[in-house]
Amino acid sequence: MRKGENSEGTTTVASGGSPGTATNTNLMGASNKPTSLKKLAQHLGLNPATVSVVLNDVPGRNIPQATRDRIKAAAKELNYQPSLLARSLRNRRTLTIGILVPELGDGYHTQVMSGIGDHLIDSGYFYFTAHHRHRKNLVEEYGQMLINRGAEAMITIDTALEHPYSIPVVAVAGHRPISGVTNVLLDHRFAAELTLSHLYSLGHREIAFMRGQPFSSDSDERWQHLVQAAREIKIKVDPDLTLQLDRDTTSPELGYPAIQRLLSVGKYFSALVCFNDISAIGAIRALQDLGMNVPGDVSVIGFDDIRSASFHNPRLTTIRQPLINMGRIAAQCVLNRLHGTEGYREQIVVEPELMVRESTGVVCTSPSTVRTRENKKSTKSGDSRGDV
Amino acid sequence: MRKGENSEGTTTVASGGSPGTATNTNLMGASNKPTSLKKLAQHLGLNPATVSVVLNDVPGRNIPQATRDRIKAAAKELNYQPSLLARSLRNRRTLTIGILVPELGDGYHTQVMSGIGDHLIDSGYFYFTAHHRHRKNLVEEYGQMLINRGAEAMITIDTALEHPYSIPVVAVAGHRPISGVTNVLLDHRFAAELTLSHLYSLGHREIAFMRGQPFSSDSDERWQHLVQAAREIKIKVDPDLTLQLDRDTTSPELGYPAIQRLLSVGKYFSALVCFNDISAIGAIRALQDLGMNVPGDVSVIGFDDIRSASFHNPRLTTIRQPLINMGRIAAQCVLNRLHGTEGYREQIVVEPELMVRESTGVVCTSPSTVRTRENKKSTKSGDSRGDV
DNA sequence: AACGTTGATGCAATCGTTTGTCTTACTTTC
DNA sequence: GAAAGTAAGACAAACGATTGCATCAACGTT
Repeated sequence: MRKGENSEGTTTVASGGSPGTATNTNLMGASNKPTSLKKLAQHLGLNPATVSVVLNDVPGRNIPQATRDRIKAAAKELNYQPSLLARSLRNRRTLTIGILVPELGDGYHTQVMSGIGDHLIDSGYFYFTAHHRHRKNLVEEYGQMLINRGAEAMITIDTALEHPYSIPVVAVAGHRPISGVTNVLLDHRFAAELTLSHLYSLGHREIAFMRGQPFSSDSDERWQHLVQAAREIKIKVDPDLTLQLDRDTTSPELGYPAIQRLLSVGKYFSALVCFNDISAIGAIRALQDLGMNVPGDVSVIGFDDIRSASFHNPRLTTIRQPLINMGRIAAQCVLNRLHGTEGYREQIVVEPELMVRESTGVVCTSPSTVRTRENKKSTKSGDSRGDV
Repeated sequence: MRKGENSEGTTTVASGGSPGTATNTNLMGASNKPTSLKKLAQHLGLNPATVSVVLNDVPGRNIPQATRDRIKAAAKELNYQPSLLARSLRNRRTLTIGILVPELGDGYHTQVMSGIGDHLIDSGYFYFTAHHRHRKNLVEEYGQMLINRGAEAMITIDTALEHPYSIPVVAVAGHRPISGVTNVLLDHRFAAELTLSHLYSLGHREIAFMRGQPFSSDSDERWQHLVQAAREIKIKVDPDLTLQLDRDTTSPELGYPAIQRLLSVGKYFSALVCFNDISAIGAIRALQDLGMNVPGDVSVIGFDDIRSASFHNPRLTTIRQPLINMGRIAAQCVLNRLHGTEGYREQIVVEPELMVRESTGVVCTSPSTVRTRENKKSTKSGDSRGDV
């Protein structure tokens, strides 16, 4: 609205005589340099310090209201915007958090990011993001970079940290105990119980398992607890029915070849526990492409409860991680530690929830009719998955 | 390693008498303050300037190799990390880009973000992200905030900008022409052609349409071109078969109630053009829940080609936006403008691609037998879910 | 022996703020 | 009328780096 007036103001003042060649090509009619405190003070015939004091409402200083008004008016008129860079340097506060994440643009991480971002921005903080693709050297490098850029604290998601840091760190789904790092993690024991008791109650005894990629920090933990829960509930974990994800992708592609491998073994199973929803979706697709019905022939259970899980076809039965909330908790924790509201906690555990939907069902009563080797062999050919 | 020595150093020097209570609780044994240039220089018995010159390999200065080595060794030993904050202040270069986005954690935006982030980080830049939930005041506020924090340029995604900015801006899917803003946008005319000619060639004539939410910057453009393409191809756009999305969500929920409304009208249609994949998934779900088969009874086409599109069931036929690439292009463009490699361009157009998958099929020949047009995907409606 | 050259650094200003301490002048108060 | 108090700001020193210029010694030159 006040743009016209504004630019008039700037042309009057900002005539520092600088050539500013590069900037000129970048923009059309905008002012070249933002008004600095010094220029503003000069314009007012006052000292920068005084102006700063007024603009920041520093208590305990007595400046007459008239001057205050005059300063504030001029600030508005010249559109003074303090350089947060300079302020940060001086105050040693950047109001910035660094976020370290393996990958952008993936369901699991972005949900957490969303929770973090919400909370942080609402609290007046900004954040730097960097993604390391699970490469150790990048974790190190970017972590350092975030600190150099003034991050007051760091939040990591699914990232393997190697050592303590000089700033508060909160790790979502990080499992190593590191001094100074608060781990926000899921109760994986409970998750495993939920998973298996659900399948057990539906009559499943022959269950195939999918292990996560070694570089994903949840993989191990989740697997250990599944094995343990299986033992307790007396379900056999058959190595032939255990497959290991390895590809570093966040596309459902992930689960697809795994299933092909699994079926090539030829052992019967009535249920499949997937590492996450993404791989579950890929697995279901693979099963269907091979002529099987989910959950008719095989029950499939996922993990995470990403957005599309409840709208997939069949709707995914899954173990829900409160992802957004975990992000929020992580952000809250980091801020609390920063403000001293809360001391350092080694970990914060959140509870999973079983979401029963359509991809799991009672085990088929007559196993022989459902799954035969012929079935598998015959359908295997002729599928057109070129577009995947 | 040299932590002990380091902290000795700090106690000696930084004994400003500050209580430092908050920091103490934050970390365990790490050094309190990072080594500054001054301390490093002092340690070496040199002037900070000299150290700086050596560490930055400033050309045209003659410092003997011996000193250079000594400095570099000390820097490594004391783990000197320059404060990018201070450097930025002095050099007026922050190597930081601001990103403005409506929402975190959504398929469409995150894909673009991913492309941007990749390119930016690879080029040595970092970025601030802020999300505004399509609220005008937040767009304004955060945009300003990004600049105040030293963003050298800005990339926006699906964000309605209101005025020119003092820094280079690249808008992905922004449609208003604003001076100084480069728009990266899809060829919506071609997209509309692809959409309708595909459906037309499958025999569809009665087509239902979904309009995007008014706050999404693509909505209008996409709609205009659909209407025009429909006119050219002689397909009627029936207001009764046109529905308007309004809810501000990125969940498939989006499309669900819309379909219910559409069906309540009771008019026949054989195909549905959705605003995007998310809403298409919701729509398919709604159709299926109401006993219809996709594509048997209704062909559904989406837009975007998000990750899960190709793994949905049925696999989504959709118009692909090269999202990651658009992000990459935006980042490249912003960097080019920053470096002066490339002048200001008003827009960059990218081409869509029709991805024919399973959610569209030939129109049913006899309307009364719609439901009988069962094909290979017969398992969907008649599965064993009822038993559970 | 005076002078330029070069080699090796030191100095100081600067980026834009903030903040503790001074100054100056003007009121009070006794 | 002098001591004391206070109002209204000015000053200057940071924060941590960069950079043009100054310095100072040693050395070679004529």
